Amino acid sequence: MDKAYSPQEIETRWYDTWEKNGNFVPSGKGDPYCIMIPPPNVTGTLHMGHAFQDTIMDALTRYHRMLGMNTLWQPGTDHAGIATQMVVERQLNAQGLSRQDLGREAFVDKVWEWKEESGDTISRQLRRMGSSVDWKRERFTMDAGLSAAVQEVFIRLFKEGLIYRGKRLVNWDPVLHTALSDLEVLSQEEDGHLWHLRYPIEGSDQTLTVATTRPETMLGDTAVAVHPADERYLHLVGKQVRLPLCDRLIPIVADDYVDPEFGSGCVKITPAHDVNDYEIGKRHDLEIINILTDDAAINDAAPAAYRGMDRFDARKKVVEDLDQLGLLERVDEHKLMVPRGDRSGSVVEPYLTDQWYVKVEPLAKEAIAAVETGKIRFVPENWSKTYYDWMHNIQDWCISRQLWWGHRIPAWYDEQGNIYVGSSEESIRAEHKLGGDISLRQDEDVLDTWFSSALWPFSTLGWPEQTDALKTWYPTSVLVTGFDIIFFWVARMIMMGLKFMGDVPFREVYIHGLIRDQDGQKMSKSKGNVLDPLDLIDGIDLDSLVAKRAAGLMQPHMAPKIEKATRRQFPDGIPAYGTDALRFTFAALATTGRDIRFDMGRIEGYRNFCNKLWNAARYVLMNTEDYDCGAQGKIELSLPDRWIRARLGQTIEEARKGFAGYRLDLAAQSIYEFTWHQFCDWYLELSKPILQSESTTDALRRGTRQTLIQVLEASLRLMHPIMPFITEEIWQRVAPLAGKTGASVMLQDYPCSEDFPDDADARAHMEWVMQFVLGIRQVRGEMDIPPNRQLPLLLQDASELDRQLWDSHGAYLQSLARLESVDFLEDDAEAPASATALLGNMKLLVPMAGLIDVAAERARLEKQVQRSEADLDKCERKLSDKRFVSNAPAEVVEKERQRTEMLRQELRHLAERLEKLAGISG
RNA sequence: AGGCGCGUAGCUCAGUGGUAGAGCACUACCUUGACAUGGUAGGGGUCGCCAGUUCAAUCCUGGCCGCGCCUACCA
Repeated sequence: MDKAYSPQEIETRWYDTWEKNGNFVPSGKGDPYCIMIPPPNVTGTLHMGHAFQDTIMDALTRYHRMLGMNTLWQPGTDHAGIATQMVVERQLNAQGLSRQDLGREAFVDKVWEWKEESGDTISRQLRRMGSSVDWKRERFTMDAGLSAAVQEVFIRLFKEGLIYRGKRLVNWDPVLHTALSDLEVLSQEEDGHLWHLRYPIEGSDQTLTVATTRPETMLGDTAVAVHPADERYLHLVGKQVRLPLCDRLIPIVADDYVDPEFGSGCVKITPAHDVNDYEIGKRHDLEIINILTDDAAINDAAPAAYRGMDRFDARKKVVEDLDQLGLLERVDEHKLMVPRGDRSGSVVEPYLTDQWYVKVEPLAKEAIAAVETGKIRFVPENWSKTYYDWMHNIQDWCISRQLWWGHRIPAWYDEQGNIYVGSSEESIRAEHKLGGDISLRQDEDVLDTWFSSALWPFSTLGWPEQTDALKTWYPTSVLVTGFDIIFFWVARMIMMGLKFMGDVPFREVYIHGLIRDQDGQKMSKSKGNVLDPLDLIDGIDLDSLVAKRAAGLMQPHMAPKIEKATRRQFPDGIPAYGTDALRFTFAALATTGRDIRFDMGRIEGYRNFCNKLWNAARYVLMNTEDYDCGAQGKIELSLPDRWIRARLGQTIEEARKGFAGYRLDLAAQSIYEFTWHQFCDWYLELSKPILQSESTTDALRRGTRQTLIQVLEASLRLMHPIMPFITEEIWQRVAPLAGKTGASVMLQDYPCSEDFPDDADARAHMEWVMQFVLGIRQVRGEMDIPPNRQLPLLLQDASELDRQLWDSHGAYLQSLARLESVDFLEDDAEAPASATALLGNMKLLVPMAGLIDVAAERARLEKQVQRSEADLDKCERKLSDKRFVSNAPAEVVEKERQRTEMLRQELRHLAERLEKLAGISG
């Protein structure tokens, strides 16, 4: 093995081998386990959120595969309607073309081209992350099978009356010219104004004052509303006002909706351009006057003066004109929530159009019950509350989009406007016996992207065909996703799954946090703080990183600022950390909290961990290859052998518990702690004297060699789900020595704690050994005695057990603590001036002659006295409290007593040593 | 407005009704035959604040402060 760990070389090699060997394909044996990848945008690229999510899914997949389950991780991509169409449109715009110039068919062809061109970026990146998905089953939401599923679902829902076409207010994006679902609209608080307008009361010289944040909509007002109990206005209800600028008479109505406390207590009602007003309009049978075009310009329903003006220009003009007429009472500064399209960023207008809707309430009912009855479990549990809140208030889902890229709605109209829904024009003609004389035209719209995503858990498995895959893996095991798409996706999959499969689409939903930058900022292109997971894996030099972050900014003036921040944070660019280090970092950060700050310090630490593992393996191989590891002769296990095996068993338990409870962070932590601080720091060091000393028996040597190789081999399996590449690379060398055969570690069994049972004696005795060594090291460290300086050591007040332990384990202790000589002193013998460490009652005395600074030793002991006294004080206070003694459990009290005794003894010893020192210096 | 989450070492985060932890950063010493991407030792925290429950609270309860997020039709 090379001296240094170099991830690139390893990682590129193994993935191809795995894929070629079909290692990602479900085994066909064991209980089914299945994860559906949340399909990324087909033309997108992998960002940190994906990389994080993919790490979790791959770790779970590999873990369950190693448990012997019939494991499928289903890959695929989403056509991402609006997003993809926008990208291609922008490309066209750059050539001075619009999609209308091309026409629908040519444009859609163009999008397919773009999809082919860029569509495998994501899969390449997934491969680089080590994702063990079954590529043979890769699906795309617009491929033939999934499109058929979409059509089938649409038709069935329509026939059941759960899909209908309706004219109502939708969220209209005037830039994209399409309707949006409520979820695709993001409301943000923005600074605006509240205009107070006066409307003259007909038959009176009085006016009514109404307040509005969108004065231009007054052109479409068809009433003014007041609260029915508002005495100020009660006498006016039933009368009319003369709408300024339009010169129309509109009624004054009373409606509970009005809050008499707000503004003037009078509300102008524009049923065509406000959802509340729309409802009021329905209640009072008001006229609905739409004053906007598709572009949100003023249309011909408005007075001529405003026609053709953009809505914001019209706003200015309306206000000016009202002011001129003396009808503008005042203008207040006002913060308001402005709804914007999540893709275009333009202000969305409530707009009256014909759209297709899914009637969700009946579907939602079942979906709520599925979570309430525990058929689906959210992890962490509290997300179910978010889910309920939304599901209980769910509105019908607008599924039609005025786009070209997507699943065309399978509905046809005849000239009378009758609607026919079916899989094709032919089938409709046949079904409804429509002759050739009747012309049909298909609905121009496509379906919301999330409509097809909602079918993902069964459409990818072949539905509506009753395939084996469907029978095997539906319901899937777990959905791994971010909280941001609980409503968009999770809830809708649950509804559709229950409806069409008669069962939940997944048994658990693991909701993970969002990856943020080191300052807690959301990573975004415009902030220039994006990290590309591949740059963390393969590294990137500073100039390339700066160029990447500054490229294609919406606001180019931010570039210098971004460059400066980037140069400050990464003065040397980003080194290549490798996939395993990145994955381990994600695993370690995968805590239950909501967001995750990505800390470069962590990935560096875990890269070092990989290097540590690499070198530990080198050491193990160096000492096992070409040696007898127990195959030929008798073996005997030393104390460290027994101890490390027991510790491994514990670690296996912890890792399994971590995976089972979606606590990859705890699994990673246990693995890290074990590998570095038990296996490397202690066990490998202890193995050296055993293997090197001439006095060890061959049986012991064989025992240690066998333990080295077996523990390493099992550890590799233990961490493989998180770090697939490095473990595979090492395992290939290690496995044969451990008596394991197999083509890949990924197809091995996950380690069992039964193979490494607990050994309480070994743990207790090792504790003694470790405390012994730590005591000496502490003296050495605090006295600044160089590590290579061999120390003489005297032992006093040793118990029978101490002597026994020394006899058995002294040899490697001597080496580990770097002792030159060790001698027992009689309990009553006069010890020379020494630095002292305590091990229970036994004193470890390092004679001071020429070694130790008396003042330093005194300072060291005094520090210990201080600590122990503080502890003792706490203990004594507790024990002297009668309530504690009588109320606390007996074992807690007893423990406290023992601790007190121990501390007292320690303090006596320390005092003794200090006295001795006083004798010397005095 | 409602809901949720967070506040623990300088930073990023675990954790527990009974002795507060890790990584990074910091200090000192050390290139010892796996590893300087390393080793050894060390410093550093009234666990956001205030009450309550308890023999005992960083942990449970309530309130407050600060931060973040989600949902919502106040013109």
